[in-house]
Amino acid sequence: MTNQGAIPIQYTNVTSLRVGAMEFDSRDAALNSFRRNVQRVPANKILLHDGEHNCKVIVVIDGWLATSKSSLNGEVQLIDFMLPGDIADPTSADGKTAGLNIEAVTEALISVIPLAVWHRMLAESPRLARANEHVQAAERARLSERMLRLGRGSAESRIAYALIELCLRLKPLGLSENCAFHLPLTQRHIGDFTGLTAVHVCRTLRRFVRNGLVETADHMDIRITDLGTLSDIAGVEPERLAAEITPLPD
Amino acid sequence: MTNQGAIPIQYTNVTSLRVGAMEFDSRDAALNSFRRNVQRVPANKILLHDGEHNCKVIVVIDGWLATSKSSLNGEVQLIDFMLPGDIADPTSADGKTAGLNIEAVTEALISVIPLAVWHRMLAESPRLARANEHVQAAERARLSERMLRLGRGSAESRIAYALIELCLRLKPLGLSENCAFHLPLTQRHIGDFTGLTAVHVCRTLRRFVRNGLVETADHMDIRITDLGTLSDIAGVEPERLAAEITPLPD
DNA sequence: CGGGTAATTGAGCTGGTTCAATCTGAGTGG
DNA sequence: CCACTCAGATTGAACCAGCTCAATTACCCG
Repeated sequence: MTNQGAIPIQYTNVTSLRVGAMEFDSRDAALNSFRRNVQRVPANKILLHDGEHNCKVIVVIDGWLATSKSSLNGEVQLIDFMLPGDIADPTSADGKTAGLNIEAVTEALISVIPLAVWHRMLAESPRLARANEHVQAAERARLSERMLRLGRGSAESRIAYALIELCLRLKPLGLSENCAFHLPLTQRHIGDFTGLTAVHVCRTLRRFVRNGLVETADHMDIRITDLGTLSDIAGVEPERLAAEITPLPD
Repeated sequence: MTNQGAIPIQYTNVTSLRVGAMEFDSRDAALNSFRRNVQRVPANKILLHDGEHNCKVIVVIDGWLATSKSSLNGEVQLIDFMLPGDIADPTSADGKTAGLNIEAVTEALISVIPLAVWHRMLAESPRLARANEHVQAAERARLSERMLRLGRGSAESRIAYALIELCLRLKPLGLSENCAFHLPLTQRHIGDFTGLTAVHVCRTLRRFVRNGLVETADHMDIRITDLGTLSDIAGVEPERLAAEITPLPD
């Protein structure tokens, strides 16, 4: 929960940038706008507060962000994780106020685009607009999947789903090989993501391990060893889910 | 759960149509596209199934729709209600597959736009594109609010929030006067919306009535009699919430 | 070695579920 | 007009999944 300042970096470091599954390099005018707004931010930094007025769109280049809401009594619900290529757009209906918090889960490299600039970029690059649409559609699909489990699923089904979702999302980023991946998360994060207490996340995860569904190492290196059973518990077909929640190449 | 065919109507009946808070009339070319695709559908008709391939965007002209997901064992989660002026866009990341069900809650008048046509309409009418953005932003804001309560809120807070949300959304449609409004819903709907059982919805609603927070008549005419307390329970400031979840006029 | 954060495990509690019975009101057919 | 049906609402009683509280352990970092 530290909240130090962002460290501006040499933006020239960024020679290409991914939005969804599309790569934007020096041939795209958009890249310059992205580069002008690149920042490196430390883990746990809160980038935007729910209700804040200066709304910006944040494109993740590297690292993990999360969007979240919190209740008056301090309980947190993670709405979505934002991985490289994802776009955190906090804008709510009035077009000014942020409808959620955006925070860096890990140290991250991001591009923070003022809303006006973002709209111009979308208008000028149909390719970017298309990429944006895919990314937004993927997010919508994830949200409804998760909402179903939040409202109707057991703890097992919520956690199984979360593991599978993250596994599938990390795969196209080259961060998940053969159902093995690293989550830079605490059990509290997973609890805040699934609407459970950290204690119950722990119990459920242990049970998965005991039953041979997953293996864990080093406190968050996960390997799904029985995807069949796990996806039954999650109530999901992995192939179909991947198509629905992962932006495809153009 | 009836599933009869849609009844095509004289589309010439529709002389203007609202998207979000913006009115589209004969001066807008978009109106013709809307009119060409108008349908009247009966209550409980399922308009689109999760996973279906022929994706269409549905604009609500009159009546209530709902988007939903259901689990293998038949449990339903309502993702969002779509009221007049709302746009149900079921598209998931692959751009083809529907990521949720769309069903008519009441008899409804809708315009069903093929995805390709919709994209053309957006490209040709910047005003429509802007309206669409506001409507989408409003929906996103609602989803995160609800997700917070689904994951972290008590039954009381979920139901209080649902009542306030619907009250606020109905107001600009002229369907909510002075915190009194009609919900064309069963307690089961509210349960599916809030992730609770119908039985518990009933108990909680009765408790609200006993405590003088709301009055009910005729099985779903609601009047919020103590908005202060109810919004405390919901964990919400009504004015701010209205700005975030209700599309504003241009 | 000390201190702090995260994970783990146990024990008991509780909010919401489940199951079941009753009640209500709007058809519907005779 | 009444009898019958059917969907929804209401209420009671028992149960249980996940929570809370609390103690212990593991691990990292200075």
